[in-house]
Amino acid sequence: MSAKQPKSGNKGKKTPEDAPGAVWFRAEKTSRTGPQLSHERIVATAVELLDRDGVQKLSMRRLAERLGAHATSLYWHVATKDDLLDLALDAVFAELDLPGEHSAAWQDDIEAFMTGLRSVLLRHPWAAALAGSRPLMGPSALRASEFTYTALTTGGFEGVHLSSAAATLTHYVLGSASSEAVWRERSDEAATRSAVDAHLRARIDEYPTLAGHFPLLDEDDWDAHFHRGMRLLLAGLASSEARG
Amino acid sequence: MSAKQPKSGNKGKKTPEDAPGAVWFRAEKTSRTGPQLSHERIVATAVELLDRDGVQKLSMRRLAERLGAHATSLYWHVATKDDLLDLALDAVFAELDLPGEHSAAWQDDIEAFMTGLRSVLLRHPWAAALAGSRPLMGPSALRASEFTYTALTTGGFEGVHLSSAAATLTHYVLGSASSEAVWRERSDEAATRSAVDAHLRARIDEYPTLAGHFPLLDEDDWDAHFHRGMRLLLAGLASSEARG
DNA sequence: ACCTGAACACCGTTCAAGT
DNA sequence: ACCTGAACACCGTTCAAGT
Repeated sequence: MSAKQPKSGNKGKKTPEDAPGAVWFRAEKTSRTGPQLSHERIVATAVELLDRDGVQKLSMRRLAERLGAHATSLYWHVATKDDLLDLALDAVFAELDLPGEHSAAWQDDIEAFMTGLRSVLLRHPWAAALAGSRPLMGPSALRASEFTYTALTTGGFEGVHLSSAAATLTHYVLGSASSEAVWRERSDEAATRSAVDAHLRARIDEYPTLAGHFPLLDEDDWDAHFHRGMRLLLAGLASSEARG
Repeated sequence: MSAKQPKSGNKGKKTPEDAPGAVWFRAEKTSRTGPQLSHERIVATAVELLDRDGVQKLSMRRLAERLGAHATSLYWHVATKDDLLDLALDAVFAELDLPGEHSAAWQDDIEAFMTGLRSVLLRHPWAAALAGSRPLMGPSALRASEFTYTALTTGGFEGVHLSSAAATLTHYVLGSASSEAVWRERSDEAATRSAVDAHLRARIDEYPTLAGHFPLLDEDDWDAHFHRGMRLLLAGLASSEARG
């Protein structure tokens, strides 16, 4: 059905470009529907669509349409949709701006990593949940890991304690960013929150401690919430026990 | 096409139950293809399928087939597939076995929560990633939160520090379980790991610290890895700074 | 009250064919 | 080398109709 009404195609239309002599005025080889497909353009557009509509709405067909191409053409450039998601995710990590040189206090580097990663993840609300569900092995993710490993090494972490500390920090950033993103994505955060709050208060026998403590009724608290968790982690890192 | 070859249906087949007089031997009103649908049976079967085939493979049609019903029938019991996933997830949290009474040392309760949650999540490898990507507001998840909030209150946490500490612990368990599950799901974990290791070593200029520290080449290290992160968090909780 | 059947508007991916 | 077109085997969900 939808194939019968060409939306962005150009077959069958008589355009000035078809007129005799038009060869001379036509652009050389480049496709008429925009720039050619390329690995980079596909990934960049995927990120754009993911930002706008979320991960559930991204399809190869919608992506292709936006690129002025057919869905099947994408498969010349990327193997699967899953690969594309990995590429889009690493593109987000590529936005992470880490200090060029390591600072005197290694804790400052850890803070820079954590707050920096959090803010790129919040710029792309689909990214944190995705990052939590697959290995992060892209070059930009590895670059970020390298930075963290170096800072922690300066802090005295070695061997297995090094990887455990790094993983713990990363899990915290991904987890808190994901949870923040998912709450903020719903337009009615405040309404949902007070509904949950009411629900808990109505069952105060079951949830005596939880009711009344349901977090973050104020929107601006997200930032402070993140920083409190980060301080807890930094305090944990400071403890010699963590180093073995 | 697929509708023309009845796979598990029973229309058109002559069975002994169709024979004259068979009325008397037939079960009363119950459907022929198994017990009737119910909220509980749908959720339990969904968990079963998720355990076996993962979240990507779960569809309303496959689930219905396994229940001996049609996909559309499920919609009388659950509103959407998304709701069903929330229900399945809370069913996993329901398996979490928490101490009946709180122990003398609140840290032991925190440990019990963390290790307990980790093990139910690893029993259902799809669960951790899902839990990280949506609010956990089911009754069993709330029960677990109540337990943690109570333990932390005993530990001296109050107000915003209480929710921040609780969230930090939860993010760690979900993140580490998710990452462990995703690595273990691939049949060739060892092979993948040494491929990554080789990749890093080949780029030792870019990743001087990371190369050679790529974690967990031994499978049994997952457990110790988790416990090291947990100790780091407990050390963080112990620091007075975390309480305000 | 509970379930079916048909239908709608989609999916990811393969592959021969075009340029 | 890069892209199209047709096709395959699926999806979630709605809704009128059956019992």
